Amino acid sequence: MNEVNNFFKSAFSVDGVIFGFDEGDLKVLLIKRGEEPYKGKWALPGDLVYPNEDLSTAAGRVLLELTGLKNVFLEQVRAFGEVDRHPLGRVITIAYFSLIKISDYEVTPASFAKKAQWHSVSEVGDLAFDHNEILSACFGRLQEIVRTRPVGFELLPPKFTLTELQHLYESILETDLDKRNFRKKILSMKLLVDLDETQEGVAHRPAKLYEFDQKRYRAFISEGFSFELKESKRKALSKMKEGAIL
Amino acid sequence: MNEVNNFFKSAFSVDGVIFGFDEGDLKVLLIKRGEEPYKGKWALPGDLVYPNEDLSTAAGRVLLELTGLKNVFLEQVRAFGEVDRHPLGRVITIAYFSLIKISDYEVTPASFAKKAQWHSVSEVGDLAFDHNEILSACFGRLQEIVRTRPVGFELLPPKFTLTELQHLYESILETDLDKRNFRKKILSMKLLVDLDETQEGVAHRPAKLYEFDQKRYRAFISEGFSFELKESKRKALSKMKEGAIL
DNA sequence: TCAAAAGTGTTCTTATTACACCCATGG
DNA sequence: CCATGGGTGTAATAAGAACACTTTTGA
Repeated sequence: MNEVNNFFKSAFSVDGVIFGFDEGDLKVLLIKRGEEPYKGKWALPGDLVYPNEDLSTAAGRVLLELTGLKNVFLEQVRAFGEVDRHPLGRVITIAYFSLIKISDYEVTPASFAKKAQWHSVSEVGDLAFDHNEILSACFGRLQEIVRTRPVGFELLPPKFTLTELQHLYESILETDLDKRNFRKKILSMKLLVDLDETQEGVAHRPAKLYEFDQKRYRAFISEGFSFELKESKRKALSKMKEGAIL
Repeated sequence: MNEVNNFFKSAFSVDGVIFGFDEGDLKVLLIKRGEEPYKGKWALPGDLVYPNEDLSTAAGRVLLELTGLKNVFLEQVRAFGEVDRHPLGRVITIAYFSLIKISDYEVTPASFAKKAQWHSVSEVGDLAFDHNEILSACFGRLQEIVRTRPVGFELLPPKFTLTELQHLYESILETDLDKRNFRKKILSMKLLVDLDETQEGVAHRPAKLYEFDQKRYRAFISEGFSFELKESKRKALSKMKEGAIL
């Protein structure tokens, strides 16, 4: 085989980090591998990219096959291409992450066959391939994006309470937020519509339900609204700075 | 040819957006293509990735061959993989950008042969392939990163004036910054060392020279220091918000 | 002495933080 | 009537923004 052909002896795949939010916890959808390599290990869903398929199309296809969902938030993070990342050959993978409303997720035949299961992001164990690294990169990117763009809503059902929203941010940012400051800030953005409805059947004062304002939301997404939730950032930072001075 | 072989009938490349700063202007190093496709057009430097080469190694190699530089700031942005992005076949490319001190750049045989030339980022014309899109993505990423990490120094000579630093930020962020506020903020970060030297041979009051504090710089880089220069962001934001309310 | 860029403080405004009690509901 | 989480405001501090004149040098 000549050298030029060698360049073509490689494949590329997409892997998807599918985030959901449930029970106050950020989750990721993993599949149990049914074949070698890494048979029996948990892995990110992914597939080789078809020769006539765009990368984002492939990522959307993997998501659709597994969850039955389309038109959801899907964003590329980066490529992972270490020479030895795949034991069977040179496979470069392009990582995407998506944000879905976990309540919309249905167990599809594909996901059933593949034994798909939600795992808490904080409790994910040792994954196949370099998938732990991919997951970290995607989670890190989510943490960045959530500070800049109001994408958190993609993870919530259409009607939600402010406490649910706060818990979502807390689990993404891995920090605690002050309830009053959080509400003040979120409401001041005028992204939420008060539905004049309340929770039912809870054993405490029922919370008001909100939905987000699609129109403003789209304007903010496309214009790059600075959606900053910095409390925790600053706390972490000031600790770091003290350390750095020493 | 069977389907599995089809998956391997594709190649991947790296493309590098090499940024430099000179004459108060952010520059990018482009090469004039000597062969089809896009013969005679300006393009980003890039190459196919060798079968036994990591992606970042390939990106570093392209940079080294063209500029003679190694150990410079190099970061992946993302993959570009539209089916039709390369007229000769399916080629996915991974985009990297690097920040170099333009004064360190030497015209190497490779760069000479390839007719490498610095172009102002703001005046780049129509490039080969999807290279305009790649350049935009890398420039956008640089704009994000420069707000968060003190990487601007990678683009300056070891000794620089505060005005040079300000102009660098202004050309990256595409905005004007207030001189007094900028100086106050930069100096308060204690990242700069006053060298007690001044410019020579300038037809005006000579400016003091600074270098950056390697030790603190490294600490900040690795710990993710929040290096925020927000003036312009807020200006843009408040304009945007007014519009969005209408 | 003129042109050109360097250098320098203060005030106002806005954003962030810290913090504690009463309320509504179901069991 | 108790347990549970919902809901609310204010004061102190810190950060950001606006703004104009004097200084030093070479030509």
